Amino acid sequence: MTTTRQAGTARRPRGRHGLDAERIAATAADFLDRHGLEALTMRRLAEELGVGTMTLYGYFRDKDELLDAVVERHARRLRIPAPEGPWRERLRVLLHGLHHDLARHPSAVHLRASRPIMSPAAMRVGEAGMRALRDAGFDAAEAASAWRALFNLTFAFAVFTPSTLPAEARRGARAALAALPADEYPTLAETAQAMVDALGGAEQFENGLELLLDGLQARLDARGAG
Amino acid sequence: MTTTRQAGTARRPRGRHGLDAERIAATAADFLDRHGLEALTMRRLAEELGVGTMTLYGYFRDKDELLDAVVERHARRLRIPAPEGPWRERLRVLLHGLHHDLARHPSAVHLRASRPIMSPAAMRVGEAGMRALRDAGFDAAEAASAWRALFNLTFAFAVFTPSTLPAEARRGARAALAALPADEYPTLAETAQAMVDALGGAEQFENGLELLLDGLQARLDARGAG
DNA sequence: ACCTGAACACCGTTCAAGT
DNA sequence: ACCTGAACACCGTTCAAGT
Repeated sequence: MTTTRQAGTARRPRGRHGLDAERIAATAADFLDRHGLEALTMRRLAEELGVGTMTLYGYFRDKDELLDAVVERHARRLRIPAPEGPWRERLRVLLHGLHHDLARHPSAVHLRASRPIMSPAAMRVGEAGMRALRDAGFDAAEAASAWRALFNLTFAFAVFTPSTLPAEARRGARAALAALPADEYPTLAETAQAMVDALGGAEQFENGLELLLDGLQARLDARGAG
Repeated sequence: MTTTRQAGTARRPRGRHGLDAERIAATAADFLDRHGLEALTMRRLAEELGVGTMTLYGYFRDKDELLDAVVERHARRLRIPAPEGPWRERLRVLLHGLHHDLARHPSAVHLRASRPIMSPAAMRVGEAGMRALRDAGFDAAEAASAWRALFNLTFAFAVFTPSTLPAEARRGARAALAALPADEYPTLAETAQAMVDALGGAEQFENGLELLLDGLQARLDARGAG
């Protein structure tokens, strides 16, 4: 293609089959939710759309650009709640919403682990989070650092501590803990049930987030006292 | 070194070329550190070892099992510091060590994002962390939940907030922030420099961890007061 | 007991051609 | 302007054979 476009941006013709970069990205996103990252190939996606494989390359330079579009689409669809109430409540609502969304699209989270995303759409959640932190009284550097921690924690729970843990994973964890020699792992032997319980569930994220918010509150309190 | 192995564990013959599951895993780990996850193929790894591709299948059932062995090797090599000082200092040292190790092997972190690891070697860090939390006064459920948060935060910083951020990434982030319309993103416009600064650096993890530890301390304080 | 090349069923992508 | 099959350079892995 000789006509150059903004890097990474997909062209948007409307094709013979009613095809369209957005429709391709939507189908890919749906496919990822249903079958996971490893299952998504250009050939299978084309088949899903009822077109030839190479048709996709009329809309995206390569697979990477298509995956970028899927991630960008998720960012664009994330609803940012209107800022209401005190800073802590605003962060709570904002990050619970983000976590809920990430938890429903694990493949997209894995994609984002290897491709930082800095589009305007992706920045909306950052704008809202930073606003709440600034209003709480943190300066720019403190707020930016706190936001990194809040954001990272939310992603990590989406990746490592799924809201709905498969019963089989829970069973496996129980077995693995039971197999540990109790003399070398006395604490885990004693807390095995609690460890298994903490392996998944939405309340785990909730609890982690509250800890972080408590830490932020403590900073504000210390400042007021000092 | 354990003698009994559970299902899915590699056989350990010593081959003609001085080959050995451990040596293959070590070479794979090194290859990952140098070239990244996408570059590692069975063919290239075999070539690196100076053997035929199919030789690897004498030591591992498939590529997945080989990758499991790489992750397991990293877990085994992690040094757990001896418990010294108050609970907070113990968690600090333990998790800084973990973070430092993860940050040096980003490919292994990405691997762990898709394969939960519950081997005895991997549990050593959990045992140490849970011991510190129990000693601090948390009950089993509180400690397990706090450990999830601490562990997740540490992994997330290793994935999303690299200790040494490439200058190019920083430049890209600066440009992306500068391109945002200031009327829609007033807070990010005002804090752009701080946002860029917070994108990487070991002090970011440090700060996030301290926030979480502050949150835990606040819980203990509240209990003492109540 | 250990190692291996050939072959198979896949990939992503280039190219030249079809409408 | 849009779409596509054939072909190429890769994959992981099965199989049958080599030492």
